Amino acid sequence: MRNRNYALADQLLETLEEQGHRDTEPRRKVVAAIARKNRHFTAEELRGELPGIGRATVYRSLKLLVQAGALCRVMLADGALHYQLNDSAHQGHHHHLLCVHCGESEDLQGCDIEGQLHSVAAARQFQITGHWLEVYGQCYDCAERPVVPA
Amino acid sequence: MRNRNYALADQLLETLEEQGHRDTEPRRKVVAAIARKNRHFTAEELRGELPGIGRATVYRSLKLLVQAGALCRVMLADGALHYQLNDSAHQGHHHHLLCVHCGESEDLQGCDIEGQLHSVAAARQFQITGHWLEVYGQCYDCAERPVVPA
DNA sequence: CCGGCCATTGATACCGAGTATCATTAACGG
DNA sequence: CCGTTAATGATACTCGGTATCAATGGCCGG
Repeated sequence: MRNRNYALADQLLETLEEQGHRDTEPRRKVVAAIARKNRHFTAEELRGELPGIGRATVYRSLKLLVQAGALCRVMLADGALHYQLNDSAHQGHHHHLLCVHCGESEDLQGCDIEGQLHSVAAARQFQITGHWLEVYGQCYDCAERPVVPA
Repeated sequence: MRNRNYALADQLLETLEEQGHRDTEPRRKVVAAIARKNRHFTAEELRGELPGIGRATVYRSLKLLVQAGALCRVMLADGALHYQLNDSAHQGHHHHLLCVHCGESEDLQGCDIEGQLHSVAAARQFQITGHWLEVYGQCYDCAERPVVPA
C-alpha cells in the first residue's frame, strides 16, 4: 500500500513536471498527502494534514492537478465540493456514482448521456457544449448493510 | 410587466405564508426584487439591489424559497452558483439548458436520464436516490448570431 | 384593540473555498 | 555556479453561507 502510494505520488509529480511545473518540496508534500487518500476529500481537509504549508500552495497544487486531469472535482449531494483522484483509466470525461453513506465513488462510463442530451436539445435547436452530472445513491455494500435501528 | 411582477411577488409571498412563514417588510422587498428578475442571479447580486436589508435576511429568504420549490439553484459552467425562479409549471425535478452566451436557461423535462441511469446502475447494484445535472451550450439565438470578429 | 409570544431581523463574527499581491526563496538550465 | 523565473507563503480580500443574539415587530387570542 505504501509502495503504491509512493508510486502514485511520483506519478502525480511526473504529470506536473510534464506540464512544465517544478519539482518542489511543498509540492511533493501536497502530492504525497493526496496520494494517501482513498476517498474524495475537501481542500481544507487536505490543508489540515499539511501544517507548515501555505494555504495558497495547497490550493494552487489542487488546481494544477485538476487541470492536468489527475484530480477531479465532485459535488456531493449536500453541495460540498470535494476532490477525487482520477483512476488512471478514467482520465477523460466521466461521471460518478457517489454513495451518500460511505462516501465511496464509482466511475461511470458506460452511459450515453451525451447522445441522449443531444437528441433532446436538437429539437429545441440548442447546441450542447458540455454538461455536469453527479449521481447519488447507495453502493452495494451500504444497501446490504442498512443502518440498524439501535 | 409590472403587473405580472407584482402578481409573482404576491404569489411567492403566499407560498411562504403557506409554509407558515410571516409576511414581513424585508421579506416583501426581497421577494419583490426576485420577482423583477428575468434571469438567474447570484445571492450577492440580489443583495446589492437591497441596500438596507441585512445580509442574513437575504440569504434566509433565498433558502426558504429554494425549500419551497419556487427558486432553484443552478450551477453555471464556471462553477458559480446562481438562483433561478422556477416556472410555476416546472416546480418539480427538472434540469436546465444553460446558454453560456446570453445566460438564458430553458427547462428540460422530456429527458429520461433517471431511467437510463437506473439501468446502468442496476448492473453494479448501486441504488440511485438522486442526481444533479446541468447542461451547457448555446441557445438558438446565440448560435444564429455568433460573435462577429470585430 | 391590546398584550404577549415567538418568528424575524440585522449586526457581527465566523467558516470554507478560493484568488490577488508581493517580497522572498529556491529550482533548474546554461 | 549563477541568473532567470517559477514557486512559496503571508496577508488580505472576495463570495457564499451560517451561527449568535439582542432588539423588533407580526399576528393571534382574549
